[in-house]
Amino acid sequence: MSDKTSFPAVSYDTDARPEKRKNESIADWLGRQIVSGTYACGEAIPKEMDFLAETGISRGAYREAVRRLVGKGMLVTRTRSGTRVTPREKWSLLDPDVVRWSFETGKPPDWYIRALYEMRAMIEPPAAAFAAERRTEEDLQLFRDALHAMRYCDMTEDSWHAADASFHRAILVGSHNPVLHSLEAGICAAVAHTTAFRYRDMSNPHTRNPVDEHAAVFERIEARDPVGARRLMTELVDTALLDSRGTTVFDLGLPTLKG
Amino acid sequence: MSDKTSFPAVSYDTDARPEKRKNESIADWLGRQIVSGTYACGEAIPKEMDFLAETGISRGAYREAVRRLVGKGMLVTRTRSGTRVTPREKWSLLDPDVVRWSFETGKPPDWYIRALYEMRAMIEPPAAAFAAERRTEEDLQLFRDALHAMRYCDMTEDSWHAADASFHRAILVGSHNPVLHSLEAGICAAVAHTTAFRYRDMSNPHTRNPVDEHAAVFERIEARDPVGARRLMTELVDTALLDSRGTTVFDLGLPTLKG
DNA sequence: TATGGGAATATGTCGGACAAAACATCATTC
DNA sequence: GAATGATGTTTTGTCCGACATATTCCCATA
Repeated sequence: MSDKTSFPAVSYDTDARPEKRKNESIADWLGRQIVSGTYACGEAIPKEMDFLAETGISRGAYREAVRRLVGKGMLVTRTRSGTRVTPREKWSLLDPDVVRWSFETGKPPDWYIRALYEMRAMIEPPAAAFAAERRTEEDLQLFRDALHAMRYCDMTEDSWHAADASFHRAILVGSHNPVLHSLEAGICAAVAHTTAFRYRDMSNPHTRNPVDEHAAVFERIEARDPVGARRLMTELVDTALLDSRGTTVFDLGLPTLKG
Repeated sequence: MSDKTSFPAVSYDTDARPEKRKNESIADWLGRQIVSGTYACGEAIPKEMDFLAETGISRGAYREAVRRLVGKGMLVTRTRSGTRVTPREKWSLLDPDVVRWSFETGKPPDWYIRALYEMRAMIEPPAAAFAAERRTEEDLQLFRDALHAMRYCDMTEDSWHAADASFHRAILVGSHNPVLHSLEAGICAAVAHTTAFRYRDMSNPHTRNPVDEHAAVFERIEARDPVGARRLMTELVDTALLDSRGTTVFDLGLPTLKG
């Protein structure tokens, strides 16, 4: 285990959020280790005793962290056999934490980015259609606030990305489908990270503020036009996918699911 | 807490799966309590000490169970404040465990069933289209096995429902989108439970073996026809939704997301 | 070779103690 | 009287050490 990045033994609390509980910090660190491939899928991670010896963490805190990841389908524990990393197709790949860990530990694999785009293309257009049918006045205000921020912020600012995420969040919330709403955090994390990745090169001709396309979707939702909202939302996601294809290599064949 | 259904103190291991670990059993029991509304969203669940006193469980096992549910977004813990049930929109409503708990603890609310159908209608048709483009020979065999079992099993048998679930699983696996694949367990749980609910009345004229419609989808996938596969899959899900509308009350207005 | 039983080992459970954080209360101060 | 700050209480968070349980390994035996 010495060749792996070991959990910061003493000064782990110098992170961005020192207020986090220890078991949460460990879960974060462990999750990042796993998604970044430090431990191969199907293989065992170091046994508890080794972990505690290296990190100085107590067994209870470590075990609670492991339980978090077990709940996300990333780990399985068996008496005597040890704790193993689950094959990737068992992971909750739309879980907000998993998305965040994947994008915060370097560029995630192309098959993952592509799969997330495909999910957006499946989910966001019909969600916009539902929103057009069911949106309330409060929902509309969420859209207006997000669009206003998108229009008057520079795309290089974090606030612009936050506004973009808020717009897509408003779509899912406005759909008034609770299951869709529950995917909000994961989808928005995917939107935010894939968009940031897409717009990292500001000299690219595709890099322009897409606020008008967003406003067009909103206008159809406000007009209670499900068909129009779905069509414009489809164009929005397709444009994003095409732009991304222009700046990265997606033609790697089918994604490998074998772990 | 005495008025709530308390965790079986001593004979909890007489359940279906005595081989389960205690912390898993507790998580199952706690999850069922929460989805069945024993503890209102936003309100605190009994504090650890009370729990341990009533059940005889050790604190460590209980806390590990709580961590599982925290990972699914159903609970939040705060020092001194206690442990609270999260608002429903924060739950992972497509998590296999959440779906299972919801359907195994009595009939889930109509807004949940409807939302799951809407998710199926969003996800399964495009998944079928992807499967038509990307399916391998092994994928096709999964379809054939499932269809064969559906055709020659009686719809009252559990094996028929297992075959039905296998067919829908084959759609998601055959899509070769890892994120879709990761939703497999949750979607299939939704399919299985909503279908069992829909076919519970065998005297209903809608209650007939839909194997031919399934076979038609497979035929389009085998023929590498994404457009046809998507269209037939849409019809399949729409039929299921319409049949369900005929046997239950769905017109309850918009779902309430306020918890 | 097959098999049965015991040793080894990793996770699972238990109990108790103390730490830390958040809330409540009350006294102090302006 | 309102804002401020010290103090105590309560609940979750962390740590430690011991033992239980399940599974694998290994060897003796038939």
